[in-house]
Amino acid sequence: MTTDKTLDGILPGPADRASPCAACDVRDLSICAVLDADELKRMEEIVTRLAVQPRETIFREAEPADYLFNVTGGAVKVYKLLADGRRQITGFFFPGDFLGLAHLNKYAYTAEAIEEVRLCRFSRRKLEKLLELYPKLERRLLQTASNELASAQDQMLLLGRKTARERIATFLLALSERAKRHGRSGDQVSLPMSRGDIGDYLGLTMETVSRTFTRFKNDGKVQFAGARQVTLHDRQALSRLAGLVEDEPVSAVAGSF
Amino acid sequence: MTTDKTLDGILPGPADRASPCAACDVRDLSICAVLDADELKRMEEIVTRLAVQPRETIFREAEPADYLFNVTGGAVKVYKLLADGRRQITGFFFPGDFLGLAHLNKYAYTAEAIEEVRLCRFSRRKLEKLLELYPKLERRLLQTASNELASAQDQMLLLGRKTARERIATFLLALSERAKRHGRSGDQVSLPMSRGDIGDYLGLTMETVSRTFTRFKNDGKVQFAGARQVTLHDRQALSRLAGLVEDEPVSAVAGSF
DNA sequence: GGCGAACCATGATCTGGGTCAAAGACCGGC
DNA sequence: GCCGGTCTTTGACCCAGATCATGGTTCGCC
Repeated sequence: MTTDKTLDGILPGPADRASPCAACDVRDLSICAVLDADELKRMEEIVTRLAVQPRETIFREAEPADYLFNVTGGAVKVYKLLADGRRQITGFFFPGDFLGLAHLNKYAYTAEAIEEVRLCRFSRRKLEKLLELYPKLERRLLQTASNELASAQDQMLLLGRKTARERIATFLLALSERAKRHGRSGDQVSLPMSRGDIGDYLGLTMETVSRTFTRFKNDGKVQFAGARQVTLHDRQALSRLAGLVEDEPVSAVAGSF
Repeated sequence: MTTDKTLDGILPGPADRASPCAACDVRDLSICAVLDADELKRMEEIVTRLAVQPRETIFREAEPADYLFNVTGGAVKVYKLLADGRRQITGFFFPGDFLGLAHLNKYAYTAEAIEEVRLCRFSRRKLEKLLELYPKLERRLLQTASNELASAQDQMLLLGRKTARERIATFLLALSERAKRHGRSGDQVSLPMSRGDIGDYLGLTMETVSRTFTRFKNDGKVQFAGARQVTLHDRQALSRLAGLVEDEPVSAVAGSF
């Protein structure tokens, strides 16, 4: 399921002496941000670092949820299936995101690597112990869950009531906001996922996704460099389409329960 | 916004000497279930009991989220709006449910009473103090958020990928499961919300909801006693339609992060 | 640098559910 | 117990986006 081989010097094996957490470049975005140096060390003792190849499964829906993950590199899609194969992607996870919130100790969805993915893996049992020790970690987890809940609700509005064009505009802006939060420009957005994945996320077919992109291109709203690199040229128009109150972030990171 | 008048003897005012919490008939279903008698008393000190009339707003999207609520009676709908009035109901809340999880200290949605509703209201500030005192309360809140998240994901699957008939079947079964959890039979389900509300919850129009009910009636799957009381006659057929693995609960209450 | 396998774009056609319109059913108030 | 308003049902028609079909593009691999 996962390969544990060394990965370009950043992944030296299950445990490392040089405190990779301290040097982690997504720490400030992750749940680890609330921990001080000592606490980080305790965290490090229970973590395993993994690499997962594209199209490999990280965990499957309904499996016992024994592990939790922090994404440190690459992109992950998580989805639910119907019996006949219809698929709904409920989220994309990127570096800094926390993965594995569960229900009745079963994973609620399948998680699969899109690109090569790097992960910090925690045993649920051990992490729970740490939660008792560090209430602020639990607080942070509640915050994470609340944020996820808020964006799930935004997504319900999108899936239940928005048109195809509005969905695509919302999607592009959300990716752009994320890029901004990660210190990138926000006008250049990369789409690591396929048209089919975007469709399965937005409740559309890949044909409709493709046609809508073409239309945005013809309208001068966006420009493509290859299928997976977009430049947003008319943010205003996209924001208006997305139904936002001007340039407000689509889903910021902060807040509480 | 709310009336605070006495309500059939169960609502004797903001504070009561006879420990209404101890006698609360939805306590075991609510976040209060994790508290012992002493702790319940501390909780009681910070609670205000309210009654809200049908069609009245409890709070509005984007307002400062100063309060949290426990529903003790009646039914609440929560929704988000688009600029042109399109509406997505993201959930219905019933006795025992916890209301007011927020994001960036703003409510993420508007909450409105469907029937006459009774609420326990907590100031966020005071409840946060209590959370520090009782970590198990915080744990319970995380559990609540995780459960909400899991059903939000189920709802995304529904909104993104299910047909109208599948949506309605899923909805009826979810209400039925809830009735069971509250000790009722599960074959008799009452629908306190209008056809329009059901549509706004399932991403359909009220006409489609109505037609689909009629079809289920003609197929012998259900029977109506008035527009708002249904009997489920063919659970099996409904479950198959909903895409469930036979008679499994649609969304149980338990589990953790 | 040619070949195969995904992935992507685009055209033609179809359809589930939306929209518009008009009766019923129900209920609370006087 | 009748009246007015709201909610629900049903019918006729329409359309956004699905489905089906085809060809183009990209890119890794031998």
